[in-house]
Order: sequence, then structure tokens, then C-alpha cells
Amino acid sequence: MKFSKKSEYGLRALIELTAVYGKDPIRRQQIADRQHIPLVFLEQILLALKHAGLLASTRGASGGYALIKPPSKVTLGQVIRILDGPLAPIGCVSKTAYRKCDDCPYVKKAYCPLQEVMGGVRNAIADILDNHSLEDFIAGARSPRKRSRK
Amino acid sequence: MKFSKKSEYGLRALIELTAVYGKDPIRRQQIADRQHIPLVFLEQILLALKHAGLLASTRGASGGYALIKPPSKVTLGQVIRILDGPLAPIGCVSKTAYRKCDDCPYVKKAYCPLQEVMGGVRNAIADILDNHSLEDFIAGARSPRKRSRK
DNA sequence: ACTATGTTGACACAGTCTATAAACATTAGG
DNA sequence: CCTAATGTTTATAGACTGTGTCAACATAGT
Repeated sequence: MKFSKKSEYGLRALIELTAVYGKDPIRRQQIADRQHIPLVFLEQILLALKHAGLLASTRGASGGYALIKPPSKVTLGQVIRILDGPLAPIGCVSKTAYRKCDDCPYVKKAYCPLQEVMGGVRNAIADILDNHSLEDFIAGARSPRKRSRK
Repeated sequence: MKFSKKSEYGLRALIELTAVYGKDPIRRQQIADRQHIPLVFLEQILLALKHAGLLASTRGASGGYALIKPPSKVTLGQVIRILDGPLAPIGCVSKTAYRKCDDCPYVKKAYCPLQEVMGGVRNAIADILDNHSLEDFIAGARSPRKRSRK
């Protein structure tokens, strides 16, 4: 039950990119150095985020990557779903990528005990991750916005 | 962010074993059939649970596996930690297996933005998983015990 | 007691996915 | 047109998932 390194690195890279939001693009090398991320692995991650529309990249001499969506509009849940896929602990409780579990003997029945619990876990995770945005990463902000539960 | 198949299968096997708690041991074949779990993989799982002290096994003609701890005393969190390791999303926020993250540039500093959020996720997951026991799996029990938050 | 049979136990192996590395192609600026 | 950057492709080590094989052992029948 862990996040992949990919997600972790991706989020840490976005911390750097959020810090310079609106300014000139920064080089991937710089991100790798400051966050101690393996350079070439970092690139795959940045590309994925680019293809998802979060980043823009410019090549050539003074190129680099830049965040193009406002930090407040990018939730951690989005980022993790891009890099890691759906965040449900088991397939049959995912809202964004539901997959009926062929092998589960409870498929036909109305109620699956595992599904009950795991659905709760999924919601708890999503509730946190979808209510935190990159904005919560800026500076020493000691107060990630804690939404009251609806 | 998924549980391993190992944990999923393990929990489903325990559903079967909980259902016959106190009675004669059941064969692994029977568990595999009813929950559609690959037979030989299931064995590794049952062994791990046995070594952890949850199950007892008897060999020979009328052998099989049996749950030896009362269902109410076995939390889902315990099971998953046995089969999947600690349930923290990233190493540096685990309570049962803390590992300082060498590569994180915030190690030295007082505050890590990622750690803040991920710690919250960890607690949310643990809060659910450690407050559900195998007892919640019995029969069609439509009411897993929902502890009020402390 | 001996043997046949059914069951768990242990080990080594193969496929797939993740994390990482290296090499080369492509683009843009001075 | 040369250099510094991104972009693409391919390769490798390790963990996770699942299989195959054979040994250890308990029970039942003779």
C-alpha cells in the first residue's frame, strides 16, 4: 500500500515548479539537483505531466519546464492519478476507473464485505488528496487548507 | 496507490476462514475454489499468515487451515501489514516502519510539505483499517462497526 | 506395523511491472 | 553552425505475481 516513487518524485518536482510559477521555465537538471531525483527518471515524469496538460516545455538553449495551470487549480489527487493511475486500493471500488472484479465471488451478489471497507478507504484518501492543491506547497505555509467535511 | 493482490487474496481467504471459526480446519483447495484464488499463490499467503500467528495448519488426510485468533481481535490493518508491509504511502510517514528519506531535501528542515499531506493520508487509512476487524466480514452483516472519531 | 493416499511445506523458476541508466536524435538560440 | 537544452528509444536490476516440483507428514485401511 504505497505510492510509487513516480508519484512522490512528481509531487516533489511540482513543489519546485510551483515555487516559480509565472516566471521563466526551469531546467530539469535544476529540479533533479534540488530534489535529489534521478535525472532520466524525472524526465519521464515531467513528460507525463506535460502530456496531461499541466506543464509546458521549451527546448533549446534557454529551455526548460514551467507550470501552466494555476497552482490552486491542480489537486494532488489529479497528479497522482496521472502518474499512478486510479487511487482506489482495489479495482472494484474505483470511481474514476471502475473495473468489475471477475474473480471475486461476490460480483453477482448485492454485497461484498471487502468492497464495503475498501470503498471507505478510497473515499478517505480521495477526500484528502482532492482537497489539497499545489497551492498548499508554497513556502513554509504551515496551514494546508483543511476543508470541513461535507 | 493500490493494495497488492496478495493482500486482497489474503483478506478474501480470511473471509472464508472467519466463516468457519471454531469448527474443523478447511483445505486450501476449498478456499481457492470459493474465492477464485490461484491455488499455489494462496499457499504462500496462508503460510505467511500462519507464521504471523493468525492461522494454524494441520497436515494429512483431514488437514487444512483454521483461524486461531478470535475474529474480533484481528484488524484488517494487521493483515495488510503482514502481507504488504507498512501501510504508509511514503516511507517517512510510517509509524510502524519509519524510514528517514535520504533523498528528500527537507530532511534537515523542520517542515516537509509532502510529509504533512501524506501523514494525513496515512492516518486516514490506518484509522479505517485498524478499526475494522474480521468480525465485520461475517455473514451479510450490513453494518461494519463505525467507530466515532476520537 | 506397513503402505497408500491426501494434505501442507519449501524451493526454485518465469513473466510482468517499476525504477533507473545510457545512448542518440531533435530543437532553438547566439 | 555549434552548443545547450529537451525528446525518444532501448536496456537493466529488482520487486511483485504466479507456477512447477518435490519433500515432509498425518490419517486410514490392511
